[in-house]
Amino acid sequence: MTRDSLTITRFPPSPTGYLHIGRARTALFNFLFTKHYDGKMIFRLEDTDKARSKKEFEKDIVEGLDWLGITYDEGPFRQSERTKIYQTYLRAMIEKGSAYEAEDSNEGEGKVVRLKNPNTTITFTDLIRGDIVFNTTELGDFVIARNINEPLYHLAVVVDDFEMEITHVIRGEDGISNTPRQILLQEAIGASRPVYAHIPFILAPDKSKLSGRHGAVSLKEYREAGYLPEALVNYLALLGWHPTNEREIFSMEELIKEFDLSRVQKGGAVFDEEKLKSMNKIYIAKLSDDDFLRYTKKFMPDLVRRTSGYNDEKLAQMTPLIRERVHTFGEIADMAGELDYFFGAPEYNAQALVWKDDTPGIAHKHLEHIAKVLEKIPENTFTVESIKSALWDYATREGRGSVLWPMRYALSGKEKSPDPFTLAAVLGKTETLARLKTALVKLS
RNA sequence: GGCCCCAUCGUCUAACGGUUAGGACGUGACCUUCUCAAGGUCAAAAUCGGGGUUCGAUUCCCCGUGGGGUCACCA
Repeated sequence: MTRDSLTITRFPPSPTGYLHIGRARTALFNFLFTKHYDGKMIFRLEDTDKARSKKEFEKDIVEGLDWLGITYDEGPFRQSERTKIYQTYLRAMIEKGSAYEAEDSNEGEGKVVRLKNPNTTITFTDLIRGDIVFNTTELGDFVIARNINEPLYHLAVVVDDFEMEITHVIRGEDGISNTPRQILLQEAIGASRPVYAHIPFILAPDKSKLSGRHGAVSLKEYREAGYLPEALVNYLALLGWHPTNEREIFSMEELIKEFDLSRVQKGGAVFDEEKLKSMNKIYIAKLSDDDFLRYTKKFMPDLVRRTSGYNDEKLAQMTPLIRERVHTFGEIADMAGELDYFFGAPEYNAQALVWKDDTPGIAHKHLEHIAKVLEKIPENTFTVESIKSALWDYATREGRGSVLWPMRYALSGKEKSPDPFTLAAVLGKTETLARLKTALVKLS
């Protein structure tokens, strides 16, 4: 693509449903391709079906693109506001004899407009699949408008693509079968033919078409589940496309630089939420502490409420523990129960404090020692490092499990938790000693 | 059913006719401060079947099989 031939693409959803994963990826591929060639992308709403088109869906699509960071250079245009343009073309076609009105409207009023099919064989080149040949005879004189005032999909698309000087049509593979019809229309109105690229579908785990019964399909659901837009963009880009090397983590800018339609896969790709999650985790790890804290507060209002007794410093100490344990922010909400020990002394059975084959007496002895040692650490240096160095040699000498398990259990009341030094530091000296004391009482 | 598209580990994919068929997710094992998480190391795991072409096919061609799309006065 040279500079003198500006690349112009379009993203033309019909506002008849929420923006779903598949359409979002189509938008992304269009965007990446367009920006790669320094072209422009047009956003067009195909709302000629008045009965099914809704403002609510339009809003969702706009918000979804914005969230992902996909921008467009022109639009949104609405086909419902362009009927005059279609009428002009329709009249011209009828005048020229390449279309005609027919009396067989099944909705009573008016006459439908049909294309006069020249019954030719059409060959078009698909950037991803190569040459595709169709015999258009079987298409017949298909209907292109409900009446002279109401164009149907194919006509509107062809006229718009022509008027908007679209150079590349990048769409889902269901568009393949539509292409010969649209080419016939292009030839009838004297429009030039854009370059086509049909990208494969995103499939459900059972290889069937991705739909609501397979779980989340709308972009909005992923946003609400606590996925980061950068992760979704990265994952979606790799679903059906792959760079020349084995790298997998890309920012939008890097994707634009690398993206190439010739490296788009031909076969459908199964949407794997596990892989998305692992990618999201990578992006969560990249977040700054402040951003992470912000997301945590947003997705875990409950935590914020319960930490009212804590200062931000304590909350900041807890966030790394949360960060390394979640793949999405939605999971943070599920973690609330696991973090109970941060908000109040745990309930547990004394026997649980005892490590493996130890006796309660041994556990008591260790806890007593731990309490004595921690007592000596000043409040203002009660950190993970100082706690650990004060106890480490003792634990190693006496057996780490034998010492650390009772300590950790006394502080958390759970079989699984972060390490005891971290727990102690987050809880603070006073609370830590109180819990150790409670454990000692239980054991005696 | 007609027409069209597609086919490498479970999944996403790499390999412009010659590789021990590579990577990632997931899975399993082991290591790393008791548990968990994180991290590290290792392992198992694929060219749909059959014919060609070729010295040599994942790669090119044909047939079959399987999957998908489309055949609206929806988009």
